[in-house]
Amino acid sequence: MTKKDNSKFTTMKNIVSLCKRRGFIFQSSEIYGGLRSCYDYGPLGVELKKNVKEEWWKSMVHRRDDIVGLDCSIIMHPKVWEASGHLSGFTDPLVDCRNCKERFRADHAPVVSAGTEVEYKEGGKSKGKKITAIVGEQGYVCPNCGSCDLSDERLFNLMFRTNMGVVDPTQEIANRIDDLAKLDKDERRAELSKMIAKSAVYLRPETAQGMFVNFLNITQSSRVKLPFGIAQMGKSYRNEVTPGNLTFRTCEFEQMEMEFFVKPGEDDEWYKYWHKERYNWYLNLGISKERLRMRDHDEDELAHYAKGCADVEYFFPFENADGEGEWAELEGVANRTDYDLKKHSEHSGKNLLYFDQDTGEKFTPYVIEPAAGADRATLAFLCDAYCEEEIKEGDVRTVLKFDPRLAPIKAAVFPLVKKDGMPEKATDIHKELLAAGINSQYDQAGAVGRRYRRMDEVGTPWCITVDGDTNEGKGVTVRERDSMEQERIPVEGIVDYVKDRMLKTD
RNA sequence: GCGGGCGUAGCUCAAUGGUAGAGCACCACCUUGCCAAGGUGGAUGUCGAGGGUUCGAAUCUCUUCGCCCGCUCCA
Repeated sequence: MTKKDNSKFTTMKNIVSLCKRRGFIFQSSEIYGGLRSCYDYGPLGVELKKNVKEEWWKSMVHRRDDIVGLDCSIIMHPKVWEASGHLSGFTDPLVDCRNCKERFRADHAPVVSAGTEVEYKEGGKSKGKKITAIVGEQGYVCPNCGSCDLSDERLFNLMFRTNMGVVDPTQEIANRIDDLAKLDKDERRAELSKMIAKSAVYLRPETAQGMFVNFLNITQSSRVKLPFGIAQMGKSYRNEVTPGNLTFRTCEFEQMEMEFFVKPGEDDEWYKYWHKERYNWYLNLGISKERLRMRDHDEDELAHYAKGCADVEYFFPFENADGEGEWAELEGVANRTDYDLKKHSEHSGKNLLYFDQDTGEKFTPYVIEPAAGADRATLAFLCDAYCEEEIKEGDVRTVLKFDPRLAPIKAAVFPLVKKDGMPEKATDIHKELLAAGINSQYDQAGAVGRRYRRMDEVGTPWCITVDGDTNEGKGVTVRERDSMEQERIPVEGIVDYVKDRMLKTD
């Protein structure tokens, strides 16, 4: 039975329920009522995510000699965000429509010059009473209902701001509160911003800038030659307007990003290369082909600096209006051109050119960036692994068909029954697996069939059972998760058996 | 943030304003000799949180927090 056959059984509700029940993902601060958009990885979740990250690091850094690793601080110099455009670009004025309650971006609204008479329906409903009004100074109308009854434009900063230093900015604000009260609203806000900005720092909204600002350090310390890449995994933070779908969209999230520097002119070729490479990474780790696709961005969808961009998308079992699931982005592969290095060169005044020893040329490299979400990848592997299989009439088992490399627990050891020295023998084997660095679990509770099912539910690939023949030198049985078939192998060969099977990647 | 739906045991869900329940899961012992639902016993809830109405609130009401769906944004 393939995973695809079971897709109709999977809903996000089942995944969330399993995650909580078995300790993959919990809501943050749950005993206090939970915190919006924040989640904790439980004992099994942390193993799964760690395995995903490890596979990414191996494929990006350890198995290649043209990419080096990096781990930057989350808080960086505020000028980094000025240069990258995040400080301004993350600040979009939003407007609420008082008529239909829609919120929209002022710069995306239909332009209607002030003084023009417009008609729209009350409440934005087609049956609503007709209203005629004159457009005010704002010079645009609601994109949803056409109303000009709008709130002021308001700023929403999408970066997390905090302050560094022992003196809190509220002290200065308190000292100057009387002066501030005399100013008008805009002036007051500008003054306050100035006071806060003195000590303001930001949590990074992406890890990428760390690679760009360390470009010089790395070229000078690591003897790298074009084309080469810098890879980094780590937490990033964004005030998302609408988080949701478990760990898919959260304000705190972990990225796996790599900036690949190439000679201008060779960028298209490398873009295609990473396009393919990144798609295959997911497939190789067992994601169903039917639920994975590459989607090229339309021209108008591209960021202003990007020459090309494609998303690796997974068909998640999110419940939407159609009730059918939804294609959603796991990773973006973008050609960022020389935009970032040039911007940082301008703002820092440092020379970030690459000197080609062979040709004697100096130029700013182009950058191809595969930027993946570690939490999203983890969630995709979890959703894709989830199956409910009908073994026989009325007997359904829940099984997570993880690739063994990703499985949180690699092997479980059981005594067939709790007597005749079987628990002791099984414990010895379990300890031997642990000593070999294989994450193993021992279980003797209940019937053996139930123990197999328990392990199916958390995706353990192999269950090793000690039976009456084991002590007669006839070895143990190994039961394979997906096929449920068993084979008998010698006790001495168990560690090697598990190790061999884990290395098998196809 | 706005609109709609929802919050009861670990999970799925019951319970006319009148003593909080079931199934599964869990723990112990027995049984079990290779694929869940066998026997006996056991633990479990400030009914999401905080106010209000009432003799009495899981139930009515207000506020708040969280989740799901739509709008918007993105890895």
